Amino acid sequence: MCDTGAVDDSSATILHVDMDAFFASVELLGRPELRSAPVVIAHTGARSVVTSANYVARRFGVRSAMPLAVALRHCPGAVVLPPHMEEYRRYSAEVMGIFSEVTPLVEQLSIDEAFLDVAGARRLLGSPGTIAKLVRERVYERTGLTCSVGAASTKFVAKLASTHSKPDGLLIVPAEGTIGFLHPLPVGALWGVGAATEQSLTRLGIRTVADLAHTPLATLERAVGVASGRHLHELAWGRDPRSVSTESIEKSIGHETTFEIDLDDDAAIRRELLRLSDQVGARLRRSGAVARTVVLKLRYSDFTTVTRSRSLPEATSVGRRIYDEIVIAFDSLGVAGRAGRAVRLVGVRTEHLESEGSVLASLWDPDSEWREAEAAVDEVVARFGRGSVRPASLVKRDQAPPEA
DNA sequence: TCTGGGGTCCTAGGACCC
DNA sequence: TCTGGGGTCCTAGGACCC
Repeated sequence: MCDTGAVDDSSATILHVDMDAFFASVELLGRPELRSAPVVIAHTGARSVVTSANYVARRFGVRSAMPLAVALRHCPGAVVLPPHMEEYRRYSAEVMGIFSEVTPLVEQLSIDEAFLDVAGARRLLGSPGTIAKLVRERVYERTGLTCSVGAASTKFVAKLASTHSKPDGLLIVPAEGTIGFLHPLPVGALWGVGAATEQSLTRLGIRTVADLAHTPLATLERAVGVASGRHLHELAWGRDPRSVSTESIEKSIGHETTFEIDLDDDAAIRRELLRLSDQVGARLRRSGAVARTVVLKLRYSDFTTVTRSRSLPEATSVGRRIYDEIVIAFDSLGVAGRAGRAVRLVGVRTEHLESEGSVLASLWDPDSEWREAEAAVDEVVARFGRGSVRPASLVKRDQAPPEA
């Protein structure tokens, strides 16, 4: 493996492109004077965590998902900027567009990374290494942002390679170099091995990918489950049959809120559940989907988390309908379930999504009244923005609002 | 140090049907 | 009277990723 053109890269046809410190880098485009300062992207608030940090801040030990208070202890001089998701989405679309110029086989993994299958682009554009350089140049020229690229014959090795080349790098792992690249790595480097799995493996004396590769399959399956045991064993030998897939179906849509201060006021909790349900309903309608299952999530002050799900006889995208089920689930937990603990977080998620064409807003549809009302709200939101609508607007005339 | 919000995938037990 | 096996759906929880 090598980052020059001197290797035979013809087998490394899968590229993984990962933007460097994406959110922080976008913010710095407009404030170049902060480029050499430690910069952290985070909402303000006592309970906020680091969303993104530039490499200067990372040198102080600042990491994504770290509580902001901890980050500031590591790096008291950090400049904290609030996130601007719309802006990041615009840059994301621009970057994904550049990928699509190179190959139609682009699989977007998240807002700032994607797999590209460039096997079919070689005759036109050159070797994978050449294409990777081209992508990196175009991204920088058009956006001012840097990215890192890993090239390999499998997706997960390409992803590991991009991580190793960060920041602003390129690493090619040809097929015949795969084992040599993989085996010295710690198991935790593998995609899908987090803290818990790493601990289970360490207990067995498995520390490197080579250890993993030479562990009997049955032992692995006992330690981490049948599916992931098998999967990890394959990965340890560089085998990953997953192809770059351009279409993905949404499987769930949800929203959640962590309160600034833990709540034990049921009315206030219900108000938030109504707000979240409305938001989820609106998201479903926007993506033309209906959901068959709703899930309530509660996290208590001691950080224990419970979920309660309910399946609906008919799929819905009506916020009010979602809310009604959520409240039944909430009530089923009751005060006893809470055992004196206040509520830190509430979440509303919908699953088992279907295309909305399968449900007609007919005369017999018990939701039709709400459906109409919420369609009207969608219209107002589209014209005047979300801020123009308050949750309590979705209450029938003869029905008391939840806070009453 | 005190833990966000958006997701995906897996496991395991129980109900229910054939 | 004690006992099947397979399949699917539902529910709860947890690991993991960005």
